[in-house]
Amino acid sequence: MKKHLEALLQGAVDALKESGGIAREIVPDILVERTRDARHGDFASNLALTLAKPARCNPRELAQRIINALPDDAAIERVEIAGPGFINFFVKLQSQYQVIETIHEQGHFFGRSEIGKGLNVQVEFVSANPTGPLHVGHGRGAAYGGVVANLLAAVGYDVQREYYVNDAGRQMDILAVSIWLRYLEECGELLPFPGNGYRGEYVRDIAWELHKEAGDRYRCPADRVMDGVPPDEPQGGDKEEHIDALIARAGTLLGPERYRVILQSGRDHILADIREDLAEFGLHYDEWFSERVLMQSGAVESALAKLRAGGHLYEKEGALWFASSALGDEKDRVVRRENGQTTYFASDIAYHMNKLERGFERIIDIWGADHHGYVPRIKAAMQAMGEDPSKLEVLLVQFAVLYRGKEKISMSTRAGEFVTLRQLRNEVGKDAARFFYCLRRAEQHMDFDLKLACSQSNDNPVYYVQYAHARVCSVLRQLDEKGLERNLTQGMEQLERLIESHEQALIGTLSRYPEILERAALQHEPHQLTQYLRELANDFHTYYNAHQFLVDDNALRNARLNLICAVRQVIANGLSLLDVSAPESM
RNA sequence: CUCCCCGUAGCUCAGUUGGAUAGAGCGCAGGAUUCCUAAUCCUGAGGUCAGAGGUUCGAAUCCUCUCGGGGAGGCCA
Repeated sequence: MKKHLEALLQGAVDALKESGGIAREIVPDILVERTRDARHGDFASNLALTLAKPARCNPRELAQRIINALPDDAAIERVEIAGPGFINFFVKLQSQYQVIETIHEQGHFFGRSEIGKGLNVQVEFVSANPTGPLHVGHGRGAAYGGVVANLLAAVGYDVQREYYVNDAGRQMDILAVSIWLRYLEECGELLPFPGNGYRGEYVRDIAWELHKEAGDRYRCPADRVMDGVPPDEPQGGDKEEHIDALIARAGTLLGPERYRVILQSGRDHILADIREDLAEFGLHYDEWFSERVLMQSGAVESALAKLRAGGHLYEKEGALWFASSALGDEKDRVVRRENGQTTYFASDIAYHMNKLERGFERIIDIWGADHHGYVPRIKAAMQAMGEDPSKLEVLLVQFAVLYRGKEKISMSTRAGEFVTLRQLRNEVGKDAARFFYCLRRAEQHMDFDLKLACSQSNDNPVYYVQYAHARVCSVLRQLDEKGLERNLTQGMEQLERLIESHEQALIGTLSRYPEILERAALQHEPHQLTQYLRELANDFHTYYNAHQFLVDDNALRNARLNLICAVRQVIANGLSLLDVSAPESM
């Protein structure tokens, strides 16, 4: 309807240009939007206001001329000029009822579109290091990314969901050492645990299992482990030097083979846990992409070779630098350290090249907001490689600050004190957690009150929406119990019986759904969908309280049932995009 | 010091990409069920849209500055 009206206005403008009413050079930006106030009709355009200045004409007068040039249209009841020069459209009730039939016909597909034209898009999200379980901070990125991917798929993009596994690099070594040291404790060795190690309980669990399976195969005496290792921070040393020495010691005492087994087992354990966690949270990835596999394929080296060939690399102070500052970054970045190891950034360059080589026409990375400084350098790298940086879109998700009531909860992965995503799911349930995360814009800092979310009270808006769905189901059950018939065809024929203001409002809200979906998808804003669903549920609950659906009048009853079934369908469609269940009873 | 995000009702947040009298939930004060689920609904109080300028027919929205909160600025990831 919106686009239809825009086309009508375009026609009117063209006609005015023909007749010399306005100058031909003027190219107006024709925009029709829904009104906030029913008294302003159903749709409004500010065309006359924006056109007034270039056309050198009084806006109200111009509006009148535009209206005069508008062709007759079957869907339009009347057109008015209001305020400073708005053109308000009143749509005939008859054509508004149409949406109920459309929803019934299209069912699960109602609201979907093909705007994406099958464009290949990759959405990469969560991608937490496999060094520990996911915490509630990851939960937000997980819910957000999953819904963004669903939304894009719903409007016609060909979407691939990917998790990048950072399983190369020092963090994995720290994990391996942490496991090994806990394992040695299992064996009965007495040694201090490094301040910089992973102290979480899950490390002990992995160590315990390793000991159970392998016995003393990886055991070394404590004094040989600690011999000559520089002191840890509490003892006046440097915690980084301390743990690096322990990593080196583990390598020499265990040998590369046994060391690799421990590292691999830690990685596999934690990754399996993350996969299960995300699956239970409703997320299913198409690809789990390993950084280590990428490195072994030689992709990092060839990416560096390509940069070097383009003249973007130089040596300084023993390290290899990428001249990113010439391409919009704040400063140049190291890609190969003095010790010969490539940096995480080097892997990331290769990774993004790999994405493009796989044929994705658009790449969406969803990162924590603390990585925002990282965006210019990765775009610089793409440009240096001769790629179009605008193919990459980075969406930043702000952290959620956790509260339990008034008390702020601090989070530290190393200390293992964080609240895990799994704990959250167990306490509040998947549906509530997902809905809660998607209630706010991603760039918005979010206060996440666990006490509130855990309370399972009415405060949680997910129940409000789900209840509307369950209520429709309940009405249909009552229909059976009362032995009443439902005649779908009669209901469709009698839709003009829906004359109550509550019904009009509900129909209007239903017809907005496709627009909401499009906006939410293109702007990557799931909260528009959750916000809409609350409105729809509100309209429905209000209607429910004001009118009886199961009335004796067959025609009216069938018309109302068709309306509320349309509501149920749209709620189910919206919730399914959020990966939130739509229960038939509560 | 530089850059990014943010500042809207007591609290948590929306605000249709510059539109008409700024909204919702929670909380607070009242009220609604002989009737399809009261996990619901209705009414009310509550605002200098952080502040000051500017852009124009029109600003919570765009520009500049100030104040305040959070984050980033590693040969960590």
